[in-house]
Amino acid sequence: MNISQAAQRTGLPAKTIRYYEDIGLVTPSRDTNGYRVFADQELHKLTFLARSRALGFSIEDCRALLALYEDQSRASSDVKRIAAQHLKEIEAKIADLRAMRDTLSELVRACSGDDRPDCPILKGIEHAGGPARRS
Amino acid sequence: MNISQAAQRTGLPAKTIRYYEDIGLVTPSRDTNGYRVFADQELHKLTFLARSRALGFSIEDCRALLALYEDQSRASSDVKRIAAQHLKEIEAKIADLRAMRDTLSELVRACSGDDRPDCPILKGIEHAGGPARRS
DNA sequence: AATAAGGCTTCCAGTCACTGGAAGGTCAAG
DNA sequence: CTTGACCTTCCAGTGACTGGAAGCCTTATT
Repeated sequence: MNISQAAQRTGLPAKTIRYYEDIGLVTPSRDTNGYRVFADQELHKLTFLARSRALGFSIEDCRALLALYEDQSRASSDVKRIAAQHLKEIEAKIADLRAMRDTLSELVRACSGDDRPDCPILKGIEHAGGPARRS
Repeated sequence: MNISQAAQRTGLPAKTIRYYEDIGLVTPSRDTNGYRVFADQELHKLTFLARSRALGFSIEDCRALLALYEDQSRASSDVKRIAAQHLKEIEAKIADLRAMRDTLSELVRACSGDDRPDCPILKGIEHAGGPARRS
């Protein structure tokens, strides 16, 4: 199977698949003409990668998960640790975004959005509490 | 006022302030020794930038908002359009993250996290629905 | 046999918003 | 007069791709 088929099957752009090979996540064999050939195992890996990426795992997390996926003697605790940590980060991001949304939606609500220069949004940004600190 | 004072006042790292000058968001004057000098107006701008960045606006949005902020004859509708669009994107991100969280927390919950290799998280990634499509 | 279209290859550059670090000038205190 | 804390510029790296150029390979049509 060529790269464009693999791309279609996995939902990953061909460019991304080449990139994954570059950074050592997959190692497709090569045809005599130099074309990449994707067999079942590599296709499985790509699918696994596509799905873990869709769950928001970083590439390095994906690399670790893939290694555990392929290691029949893994401990599920190793997997769980990675996933639980990632879950924590997602929760934190959601909380950050919700705070932004709450502030922003209030400002947008208060703004008349007409031709006049008076704007509660700009005032809100100008007069917001002290410098926000990112975790 | 030197850059480190400006950094302290605005909560922005000095590196970031230099970067903001680089890309033309602020234009501090210079002392005879070449040091940047931040007067009130530039400090106001930096504060405005820090706060709009904290609300998640992109640098280019910040640039536009800053221009409107300084334009006494602006129309509040211009501001509102930018903010409403950004709000929409934040809502979308929240929805994406919540979907990830829901899936992930279920997988984490189901995983015993012990020494055995059996792992519902890996199985969940392996057997998840078709390739996720990002908007 | 020539050609055109499409797929494949590699490699380089750009994205976004910084961040780290090196090399070196400036300043205030002891 | 030296030490240490500032400040300067410039270059490179981050994460995870993405776009594009230049060129080889394959297939179909003329």
